[in-house]
Amino acid sequence: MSSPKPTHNLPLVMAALDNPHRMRILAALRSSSNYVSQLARDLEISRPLLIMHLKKLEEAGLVSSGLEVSADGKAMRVYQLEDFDIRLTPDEVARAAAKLPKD
Amino acid sequence: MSSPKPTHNLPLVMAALDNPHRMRILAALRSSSNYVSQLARDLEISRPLLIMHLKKLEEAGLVSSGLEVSADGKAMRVYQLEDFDIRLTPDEVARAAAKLPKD
DNA sequence: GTTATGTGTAATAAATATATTACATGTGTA
DNA sequence: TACACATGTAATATATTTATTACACATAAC
Repeated sequence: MSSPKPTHNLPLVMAALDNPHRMRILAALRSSSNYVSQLARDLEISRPLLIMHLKKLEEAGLVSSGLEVSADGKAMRVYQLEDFDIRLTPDEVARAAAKLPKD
Repeated sequence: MSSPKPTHNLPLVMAALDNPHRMRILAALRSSSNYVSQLARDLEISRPLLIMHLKKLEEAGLVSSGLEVSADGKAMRVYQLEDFDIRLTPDEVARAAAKLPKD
């Protein structure tokens, strides 16, 4: 079966990718879907900051998350990469622009 | 001959597209390459603001510009759309992330 | 009980991006 | 000369985004 092609919201995707931390987060999530505290250590950024960035990535549909319970009983929020494939062309941008709020 | 595929700088492109005005500017430039003052009237934004946005689009390689002399002798800066086609995938993002300055 | 781990959020500070206003120049025409 | 229309920039104000700090709560292990 083909991967479902969720119709991405271009403005949200652009906003999400317009940041070096968030690009690195996506890169890190390719190999391992990790829980937040571990990711924060790997990327060497604070957990509240990481959470803020993950939220934007999730709102854009580029990652998803869920709660898991670890072996020792702790609730952990685990993020995983969505396998997106988005094409940027003048027409695609124009299509998105047409959907923008009038003013 | 095939269209030259300029290797776009992903961070610059993302920054450029992360703005509703700039998306509308690209949409407008599809049909007509216009000069700045005309574009400003069409899009109903101030000329200095438009210039700022066009600068970002040009730095990202999404538009280009040149000076032309109109029939009545005025110098006009005319912008035209670059025919970009950029693919956004986790791997492409990771590739760009790897090139980011260390810190 | 204290320590170490995880979760989550709120308040604030700092840095960037966006937008406006004002002014400068030059050309052609009435 | 004054007007209309083009270019360009600098200074400033406003808004948004990013980042930090300080909390709160829960579970397991010592």
